[in-house]
This record gives sequence, C-alpha cells and structure tokens, in this order.
Amino acid sequence: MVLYYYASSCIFGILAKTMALKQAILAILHDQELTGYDIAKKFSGSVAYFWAASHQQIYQELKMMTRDKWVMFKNIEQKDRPAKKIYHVTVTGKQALKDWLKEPTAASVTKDALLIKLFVGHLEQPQILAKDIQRLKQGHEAQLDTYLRLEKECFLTQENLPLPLRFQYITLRQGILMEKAWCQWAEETLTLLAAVAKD
Amino acid sequence: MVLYYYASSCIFGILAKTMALKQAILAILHDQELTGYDIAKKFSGSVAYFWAASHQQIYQELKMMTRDKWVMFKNIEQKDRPAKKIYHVTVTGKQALKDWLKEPTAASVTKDALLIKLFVGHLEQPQILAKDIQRLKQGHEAQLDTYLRLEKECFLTQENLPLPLRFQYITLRQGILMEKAWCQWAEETLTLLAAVAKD
DNA sequence: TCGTCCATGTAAGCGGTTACATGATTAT
DNA sequence: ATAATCATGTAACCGCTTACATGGACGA
Repeated sequence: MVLYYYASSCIFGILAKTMALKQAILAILHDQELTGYDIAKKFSGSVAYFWAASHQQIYQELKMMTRDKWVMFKNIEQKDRPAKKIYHVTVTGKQALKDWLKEPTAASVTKDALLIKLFVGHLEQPQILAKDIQRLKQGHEAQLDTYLRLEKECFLTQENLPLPLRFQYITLRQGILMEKAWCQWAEETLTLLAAVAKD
Repeated sequence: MVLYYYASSCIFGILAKTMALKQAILAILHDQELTGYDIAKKFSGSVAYFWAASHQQIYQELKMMTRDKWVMFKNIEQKDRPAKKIYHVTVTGKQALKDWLKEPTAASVTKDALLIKLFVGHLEQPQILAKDIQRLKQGHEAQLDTYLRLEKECFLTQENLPLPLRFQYITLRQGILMEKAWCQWAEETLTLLAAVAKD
C-alpha cells in the first residue's frame, strides 16, 4: 500500500470535487425555465464572478444532465429563428442539488499568473509590471462599481428581503469585499513598484 | 466568418493564457538547483497560494521543458536512495521567462463552489451552510496566521530588503489582504445566516 | 509493524478551451 | 457592408487529477 504518500491530497478526500458546473446550472435553472443560450449568458454575466463557463461546455453538460434525468426540455419551434430547447429542473435534479449542498465544500484553488510574475519581478523593469497591474486594476474597479451599484439598487433600499435574495446578497458581498481587497493590494503594490523604480 | 460571435472571449485574445505551470517552475528554479521532488514540495508549500501542482504534473512538465531546452538536469546516483535528477534553468529558459513577464496578464478566474451553494442557500437549513463556512474559515485563519508570522519574521524586521525579497513580499501581501477579506466576509455571512436561522 | 521520507515515473480519464460550422434577423 | 443577436451543436486538444507502481532507509 502506498496510500500514505497521497496523504496530503487525501486529507481532503472527503470533500466534494471542485467540478460543480452541473450544480451551478441547476442553481440558475432552479426557479426558471431557460434555454442553453440563456444559461450561457448568465454564466458570462452575474454568475461569472464565482463560476465561468462557455456555451459549448454548457450544451454538453445539459446533454449529460438530460441523460441523467436531472433536467428536461421542451422543444419550441419558431418562425424566423432556430428552434430552441427550454430546460427545467426535474425532481431528481432538485434533490441532487439539495444533497450536494450538504456535502462539505473544498477550499477553492487560486491560480494567479500575476503573482508568479511578481515573484520574479526583479527580472524585468518595474514599470512594465506596474502598467500590467494598472490595467487589471481598472477591470477590478469597474467590477467593484458594478457590484456596489447592484447592492444599492437591489439590496440596501428595501428591508425584509425575501429569503432567496438574502442569500444572493451574501454572494454579492463576497464579490465586493474581494474586489475591494484586490484594489487595496494593487495600490499598495504600485507604491512599492514606484519605490523600486526610483532606486 | 463567425468571429464576431466569439467577441466576448476574443476581446481578451491578446492576453496570455492562464496555463502558466511552466513559468511557475522556471520562477522557482530560477536561482537554485532542485529535483522534481523538491519542486513538488514547494508547490504544496509557499507557492501553493498562487499556483498548485501535483508531483505527477511537475514530472511531466519537466520532461517537456527538458525537450524544449528550457531546463537541463544532472543525474545523481546515490547509495541507499533512488537516483535523482537535479534541474537548472538554461539561458533559453531564462529568456522565455523574461519574455513571458512582458506579456499582458489575463485576469484570474475564480471557481467557488461555496458561492454556488450560498446562491441557492435557501434550499437548506442555514446551520448546515454555517458549519461548512466555519470549517473553511478555520483554514483561512490558519493560513492568515502563517502569512502574518512570515511577514513579521522575514520582511518587517529588516529595512533595505534585497530586491528579490521586496518582490516576494508583494506576493505575500496579497495573500494577507485576501485572507483577511475572506475572514471578514465569513464573519459577516455567519451573522446573516444566524439571523436567517432565527426567523 | 506501521507509516513516513526520499525519488521516480506511467496511463486513463475528466473538465474545460479552442476551433469549426450553420443561418436568418436586426441594428449601425 | 459590418457586426451583433438568437440558437444550436461537433471535434480536437490541453491541463490536470486520480489511480497505479516501485523500493530502500528510518523513526514511532
């Protein structure tokens, strides 16, 4: 037996796999009927913050989920538009989602190329990295703005939010806190890089 | 031509791919000679925060990088231990790393199953999710502690840090700020979940 | 004796990306 | 004209995980 060798990876063996696209689709589709195209749009919109997926992947996943009876679809013929499949979650699918909620969640893994670059940042001129960070910072600031506007418009105005919205607010709050922290770090880093450039 | 359709993905087409394991290995190996085994240890240690990799993957990557002349190794026979290969970066490899530093970096993509769960958190008892978050929070707090101790011991004590360390400090700072933000969010969320449980 | 550390790999398969393909309608 | 929206897919490939495999030294 060589199991001991895999201890570092197996200590989290009880945890759920990271692969959760099926569940993400179930979550979106839970209280509404949508086409694959609609779901793809959601995945490059609001849900994109915590899970991204291309339309190709979504179509394939829907095919498998249909086979497994987690979702079903109605074929709708249209004049002047291609026919579309409107999906909904089955009872089996809803149960699968609920069961998954109970499983312990694995810590999410970050893969950040920018940090690798900074780790050996002394190999290049600090201005080059600074420029790169500045560009990324603009993206994060824009995202933060979007989130803050959403917070103001949808969540802070009314008291006694309906239960589902109270939970969605929690996910928005993570977006806000993380983007804020990122921007703060970026500012700090740009200051440090400017100091390096001076020397 | 149907390129317009892929605009949303191609707008970032000029950006570097996220796949940066080769560069991460080059970064670690840049100023020291190591075996694949050593590199794997680094990847489950300090570097793990911004890039994770298993030993299997590292061995395969080293093989490809050897083929491409980015790294070379010396075979060292040992008594009472298996033979080992000590790798070092070639001039070509160092140039490849420097070239990569200049490429614009793609924003890193988060995939967080916990947020999917919270998105449909109303489907389960709030205590179950709260427990899960509490467990994850312990992990993040432990990580934060490690980072803060490292900061104190290695970076805050001495002034005029050598250049490479000043850059490594920047990466540590991101770990610190992100973990802090996560813990803050977790606290907020646990309060909100407790409120939900009361109703 | 059990498990860990050192030190190397192969092979199957999964999750996800990239490229390719179709085709009418509508807005600029 | 040009490009975007709606709406569906297939196929090749890549990055990574999981499982399997070897084997001696050393500490609890």
